Amino acid sequence: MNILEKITRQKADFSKSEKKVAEVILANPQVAIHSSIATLAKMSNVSEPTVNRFCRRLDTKGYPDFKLHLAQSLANGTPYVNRHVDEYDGPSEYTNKIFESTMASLEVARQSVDVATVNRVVDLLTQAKKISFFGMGASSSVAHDALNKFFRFNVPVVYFEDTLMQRMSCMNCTEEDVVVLISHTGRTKSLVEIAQIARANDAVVVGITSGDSPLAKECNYVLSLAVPEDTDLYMPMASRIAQLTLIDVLATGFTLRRGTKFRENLKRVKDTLRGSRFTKTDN
Amino acid sequence: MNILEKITRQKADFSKSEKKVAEVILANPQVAIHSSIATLAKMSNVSEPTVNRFCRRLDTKGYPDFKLHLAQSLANGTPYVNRHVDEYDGPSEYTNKIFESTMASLEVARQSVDVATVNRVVDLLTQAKKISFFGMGASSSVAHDALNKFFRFNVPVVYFEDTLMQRMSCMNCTEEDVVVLISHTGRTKSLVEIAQIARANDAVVVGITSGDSPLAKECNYVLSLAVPEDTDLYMPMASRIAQLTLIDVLATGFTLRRGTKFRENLKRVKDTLRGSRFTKTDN
DNA sequence: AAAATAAACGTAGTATAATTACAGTTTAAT
DNA sequence: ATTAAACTGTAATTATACTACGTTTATTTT
Repeated sequence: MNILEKITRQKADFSKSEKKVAEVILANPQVAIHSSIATLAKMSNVSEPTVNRFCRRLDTKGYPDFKLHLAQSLANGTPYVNRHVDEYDGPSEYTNKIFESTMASLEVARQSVDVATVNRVVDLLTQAKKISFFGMGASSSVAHDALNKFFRFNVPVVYFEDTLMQRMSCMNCTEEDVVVLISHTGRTKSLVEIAQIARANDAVVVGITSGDSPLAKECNYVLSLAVPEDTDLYMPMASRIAQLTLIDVLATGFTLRRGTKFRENLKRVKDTLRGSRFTKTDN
Repeated sequence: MNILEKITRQKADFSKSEKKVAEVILANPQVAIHSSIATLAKMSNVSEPTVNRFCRRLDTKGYPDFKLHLAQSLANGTPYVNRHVDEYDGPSEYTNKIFESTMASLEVARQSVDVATVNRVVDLLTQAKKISFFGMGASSSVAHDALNKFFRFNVPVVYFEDTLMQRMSCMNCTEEDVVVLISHTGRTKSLVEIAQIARANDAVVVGITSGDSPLAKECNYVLSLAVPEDTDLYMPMASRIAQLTLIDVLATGFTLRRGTKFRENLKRVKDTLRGSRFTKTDN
């Protein structure tokens, strides 16, 4: 795929003049993509057709097509890979690495989401009398965020950080309630217990967690995200970001399902917030 | 940098014919890079010069240069463009759209982060006697998350959801304290007041907010993220995700700066968590 | 509401760039 | 040493992109 690699690899097979062209391109590819075939020929001390033949040898249609391939290779090949932060990274390195690996994780998560389950869960949420969001530790802020989102929808939504409050809340559940439990590993003991309590009280339990975990086993529905665990010490938990995005997906599905009248209501909530804000003009 | 993103963002400024060109390109960018200006013009039902003008409007030298930029954007794995959810999207459409636009926003955010400021803020955080994270509404869960992260570092870190508690906490600040305020718009009145109180008490105030906002004006340091406001009703606030990622960046910078001894300590905290979890084998 | 002005758009011509055909030159093999 | 094959460059051809200018359409002003 990467044409620069291809050039280096095929270099031996090139003719004398073609090698000159290869040298020039490898030496300064950034210049090459902005040059015409004439200037590149001059730079390499060869004729224009030679450059053209050089391009064809690399299985491209011609010079413009070659430039396209080259440009793509220069666009840092695969930017969204999970590059790990290491001890000697400066601010600009670790900033980019973290953003990039977060994006990489999101891409993995996107591909692993089971849309059918998403749809089913949205269904359940729209019909629920009460919705609870619980998570421990790092996942508690995700649950917190879910509260914020769903609260705007004017539905009874519950969130507790405290385990005991969570337990008590679940004990009062009915079959019309939905409990969403968030845990990356799915091995947090207290959360597994919460799932059991909720199910004992006939609530529908949805887990945003790993597919083959103790928590998953206790859930009616599992939304699993194939985000790898953070093995690296420096690496942030990208799973939270994926979880949050999934919450966004659920909230969006919820809005869409509720229909027009509901959306007008949502707009009113947004407008109400204006009062607590500075307007654009008075800054 | 990403030209596809640029097109979607500038679309409003385009003329009628230029919009046609934009549509065609966004609909099928892979075809566009392999077309001549003539064929692209025909596909868009406009004249060749219009395509040319379209390219110039995007700050490229002309059509070939535009194609180069486009090719580079497409090379970045997948073209993550902020496609908006609409009323008739099914579960698989809105799921993908949300994941993709979240990634697109992260990419925009990544490019807009001022690394020098990040570095400076990390500096301040490592030297702080007390770190506070405050945010209102949707941003409060981001602050909550920051608490979780920094709490593991065994530094005095504070987080309140309640405005009054936030105020009181800021009144007790000293010049050795850092207050991090999170707000997408930077127009939340109460948070601007918090900034004023904190500064009045000599604390260092860091804003994770929009660059030209009332809040930004009250901060000593501003980490601004160029994530566009959510104009669309269905669209989630991608800004939160970007803010969270930025928190990750700060936390990582913090860890790196603190050095080896500190990292050993962090590992101990992680190990301690094991006790509250099911092990991999007993599921 | 009409006239004036500016912006947008397309046609035709021009310039530039890329490709092809061909011929001279080198290289390698018999 | 001769011949064939591959290599390379010149010149012509074709494709592609760009510019200048005039017409149409929209916008503003009176």
